[in-house]
Amino acid sequence: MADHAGLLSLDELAARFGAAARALWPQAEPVVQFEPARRAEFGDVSTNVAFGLAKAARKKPQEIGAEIIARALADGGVRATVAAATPVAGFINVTLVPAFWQRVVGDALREGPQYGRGRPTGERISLEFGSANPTGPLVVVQGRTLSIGDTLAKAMRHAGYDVFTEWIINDAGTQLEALGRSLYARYHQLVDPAFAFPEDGYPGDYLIPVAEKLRARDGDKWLRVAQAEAVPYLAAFARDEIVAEQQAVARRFRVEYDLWQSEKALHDAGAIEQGIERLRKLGVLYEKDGATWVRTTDAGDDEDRVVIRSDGRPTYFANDIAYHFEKLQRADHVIDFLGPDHHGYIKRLDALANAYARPGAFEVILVQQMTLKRGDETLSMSKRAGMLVTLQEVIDEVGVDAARFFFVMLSTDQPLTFDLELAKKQSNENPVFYVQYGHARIASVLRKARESHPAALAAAERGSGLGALTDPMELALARRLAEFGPTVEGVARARAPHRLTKYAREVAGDFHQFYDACRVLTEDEATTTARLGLCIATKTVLAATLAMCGVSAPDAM
RNA sequence: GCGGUCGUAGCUCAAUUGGAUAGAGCAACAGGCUACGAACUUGUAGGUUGGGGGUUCGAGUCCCUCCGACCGCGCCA
Repeated sequence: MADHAGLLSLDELAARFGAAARALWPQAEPVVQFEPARRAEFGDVSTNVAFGLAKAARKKPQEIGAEIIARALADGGVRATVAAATPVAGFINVTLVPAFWQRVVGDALREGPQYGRGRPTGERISLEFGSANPTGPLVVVQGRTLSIGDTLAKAMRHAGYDVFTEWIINDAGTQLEALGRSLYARYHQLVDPAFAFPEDGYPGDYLIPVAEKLRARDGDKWLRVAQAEAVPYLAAFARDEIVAEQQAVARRFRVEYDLWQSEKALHDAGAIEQGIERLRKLGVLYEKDGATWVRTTDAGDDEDRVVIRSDGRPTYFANDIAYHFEKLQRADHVIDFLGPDHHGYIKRLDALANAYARPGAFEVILVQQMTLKRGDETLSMSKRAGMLVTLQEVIDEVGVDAARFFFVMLSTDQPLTFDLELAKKQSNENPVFYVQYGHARIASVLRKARESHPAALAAAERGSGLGALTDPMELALARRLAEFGPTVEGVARARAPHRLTKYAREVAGDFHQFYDACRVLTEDEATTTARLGLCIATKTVLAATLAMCGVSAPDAM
């Protein structure tokens, strides 16, 4: 093990610089944060703290930077950690000693998949995403939300949050009745092809195998039962079949949930009435025109919303009230993924959070619309129209790896046009292969090392000999590995999973450059050991990043 | 009409939430393998960040206004 006596962590270093700044200008209460330098010529890390002090100090940021540096360098720990610190254009640019980056590699080797994990925040987060009506198969559009939600959940867990993922099965509405009538028709059509299909039914082929399964179980029984009587049973049967299929596809897409919540189950348990009663006691309900309203305008909504219709039936919003209160029981903070067509919901949820005296407890992440193309042709995605492109088809056509990487790659507020033609044809152009290739390349080197340099490989796995890492390419790669933790933390805090795919590409890019410039397996045992250590650490970080994205990390391809 | 989201290189997208000369990939052009995987790499070219105004040391980011795209505006779900 290298000797790291006196070497500070980046946080400690920032604290020392902050102390120096506070000693000079205590009334301004400056706080120093280091971020990776934008350009190599700016050193390793930099801080813009001097800009904030310019007014109070009545000096140019440049001079302030110089004074802070001089003061900070009086500290022995700072001197041991910093190779160079210079004020440039108001920024303080810092280059760290090689030992700092060697330690990063050692940390990654020692911690493995746990590398970069944040301390537990103690905050419980509920994350709901992907939820769909149980009236048909998952469609490609849901692939985007599934990918983004699952990746955010994994990143937040790694960053230290206590995350609970859920899916709401929308099985309490009138569409279940239409589903039941649709299955009734499909079932009859098995013996009478002329049997009329309901106009408002779900016309896709996917109900035919469901009908066959029902017939295999119950025989001709439902042929002799009137539709009105049969529909509730058939609807439940179809619901179960379709949800099971949705769960299977989600799992194939590598997305697991902690809870699949049936809305009907909430209904049956009386959650709606309890939810309304609760709001009534909180004083945010009132009666008008025979209906019951929630005062959502208090939270800035355009108008108040009805929860109980004048005929006594609850609205959809009433379901939401019940479910969101339920979620609030198991989480401190509740996040919903919604399409842009539901942005009007934000104010309503704000109103609920305010009523519960938990302002800000509900957060909505809007994922912008996705449109489908096949070449020049824009595809309709209406289930009613019956021409849907399922998520399963996309999995079959482009594969889970390419699809998930592609879906996570875009920021949530960027509308996405998914061209099936392009996705297939371009699969070799999808950056996911670039990243996976990096991982496979490392695996290949390690396989070779096992034969040619077994002693060096064993030493590298123990984290020995990293002191030999001094080449700029080696240090650049190590610096990138050090960004893993902060990147994941940023993904969690900013709800920006797309930064993970960007990071994965940067790690792979830095590795490819290192690999091009530095031969790993050499005659020099010390060099070989150090570089093998760097390779193993890189492989670990790449694998962890890809895992968060739901993408496999192959050892060969 | 009111409200929301968005507009960045030929194309697809970033920009660490107000910081340095706005960065990547693809496409284009010119180079690099008798050593660990060339699905790689080096370089060149490509921009009035939709237009205009404002706020300040500093704006792609914040405010106003116009243009354009998408989406909402039910006692539907």
